[in-house]
Amino acid sequence: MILLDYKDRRPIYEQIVEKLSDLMVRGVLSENTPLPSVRSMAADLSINPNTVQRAYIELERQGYIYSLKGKGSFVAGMDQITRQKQADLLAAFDAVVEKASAAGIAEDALLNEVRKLYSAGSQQAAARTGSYSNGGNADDRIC
Amino acid sequence: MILLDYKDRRPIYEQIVEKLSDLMVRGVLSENTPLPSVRSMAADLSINPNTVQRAYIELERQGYIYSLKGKGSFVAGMDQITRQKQADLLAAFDAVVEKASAAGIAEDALLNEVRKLYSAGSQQAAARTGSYSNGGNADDRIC
DNA sequence: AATACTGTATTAATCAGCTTAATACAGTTG
DNA sequence: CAACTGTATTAAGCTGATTAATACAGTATT
Repeated sequence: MILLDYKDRRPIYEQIVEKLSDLMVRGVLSENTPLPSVRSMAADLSINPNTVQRAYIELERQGYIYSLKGKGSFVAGMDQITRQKQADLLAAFDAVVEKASAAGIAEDALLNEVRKLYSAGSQQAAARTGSYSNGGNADDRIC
Repeated sequence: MILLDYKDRRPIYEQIVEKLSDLMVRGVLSENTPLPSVRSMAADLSINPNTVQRAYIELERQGYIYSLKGKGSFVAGMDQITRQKQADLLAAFDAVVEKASAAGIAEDALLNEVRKLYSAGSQQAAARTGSYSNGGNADDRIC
């Protein structure tokens, strides 16, 4: 389901949080979809179950999933997920823009950079449209 | 000269690198200005000289300062510094924009965010203009 | 020459956070 | 009952950051 990057300096549990939340926001994981169990994902990634659980605790704390004892962990509501992710990213965006401004980068340079990246990504995004979203049905595992 | 943030999860030496390079790019530290010695900055921040030295090594590796044995460490050329900092920030900017795009944030939202932040910062920037830049004279310490 | 600064290097110890390991308990499902 | 699930706990190990102590070499001042 996901791939760990051991060159990444961040802890494993943080990588899991980021990659899983990315899958949700991109529609690969839809609302109420069951995530792999703590133990099976640990086996898949060849890491300790405790590390996966730590990631799941964090995902639940941030509102990306909900867990039911004995049943499993599931993708939370897409509206909540989208709100959370966009808020996080907008905060990060603001921080970078502030620094860029302080470093003397012109407003137009950033504006054009945004336009360039969005036009570059639009073809792929258009080609992808419609391939996601199974309707929020929760009864089939992905992994 | 700078203040450490112990809530910051990044290592101290990285904070020093970022804060000093920020001072340079904002014009607070101008070309050829001598930095505090490894030992005095360590005393100021109540940390170990080795940690400061590690930051200085990194600053030199990235082109922000140059060090002369027996003499001290000095702010490098402003053109080099500006180039380095802006390249770093533009890379960080691109990364965030990519994620924002993938998370479904609209292009216009980012464009307006940039405009908002730049118009908000312009008054202060205007009020500040001219108070910096002592001409690159290297013969007076700042701290 | 002596003193007091500078940067630089090295080695060892300590500390904190992340990860692993082993085990246990509780709830769900078939 | 058996085999799953999430959850909790305790101890050990590992790694990177930091500290500590010391040393050497170059510069500047007196």
